[in-house]
Amino acid sequence: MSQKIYDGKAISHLISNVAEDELCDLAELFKVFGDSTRIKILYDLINGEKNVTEICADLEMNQSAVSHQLKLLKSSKLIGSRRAGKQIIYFLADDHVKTIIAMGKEHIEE
Amino acid sequence: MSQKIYDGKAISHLISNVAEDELCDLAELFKVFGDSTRIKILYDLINGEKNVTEICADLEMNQSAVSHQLKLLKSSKLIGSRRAGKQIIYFLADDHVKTIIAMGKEHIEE
DNA sequence: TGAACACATGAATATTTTATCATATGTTCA
DNA sequence: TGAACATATGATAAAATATTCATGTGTTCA
Repeated sequence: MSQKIYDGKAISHLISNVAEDELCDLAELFKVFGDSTRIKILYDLINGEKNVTEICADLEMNQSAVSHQLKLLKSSKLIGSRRAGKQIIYFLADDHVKTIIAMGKEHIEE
Repeated sequence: MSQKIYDGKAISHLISNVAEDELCDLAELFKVFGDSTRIKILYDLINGEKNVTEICADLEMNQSAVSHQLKLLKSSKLIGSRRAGKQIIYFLADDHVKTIIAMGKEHIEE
């Protein structure tokens, strides 16, 4: 909103409104990764696409809970899906997911 | 727990218990980035260390809320602190924070 | 067509998380 | 020492989120 005078130069406020929106989007993105069910799903899909039943089996979780999280992951554009007969096949939307997870693992293992 | 036989090879369950713990740790890490207040603090500190009052001013948030989040960030080892007289100065613990944020930004801007 | 299967979804509940309020702790300096 | 300042913290209230349950929708196949 206002500006600060610092070292003789007018600099915009560190977190201007535009940056603030960007940071909120970032938080939204990380929030998606910040749930163990969702990250397990993402990790599960690294090995290739799977249908809902397979994912439920891998996570040992009930179908409804998994479907709800799949929906959230899809609306976040992290996964995509296609129908194959009775089944819906889910897959990672792009390589960013792998990169971000790898990044996090690296941090943890430091 | 059990193993699956796939393509003639015994492979451990995709999400074995050990991997499961690792994934939960990962979720914990991302959860920290997944809050707008915390990510604003982290972003604020990219420009250099700051005391609590400065951070509060930058975020336009009350001191108690900020302190609570600082505590969480510190317990997650993402920031460190030192005392300087009456003030406590906070700073990013390492470069991973910058990298992870950059990573996320890249994904968003795709 | 209708039964069986695979998945989605709305509502309710349970759980977790965040901000606020009041107050406590630690430091400086007159 | 004690007042003023900077920060931390416990408790509580408020908000957001996840899971469960019941049920709905879409597809296959006999």
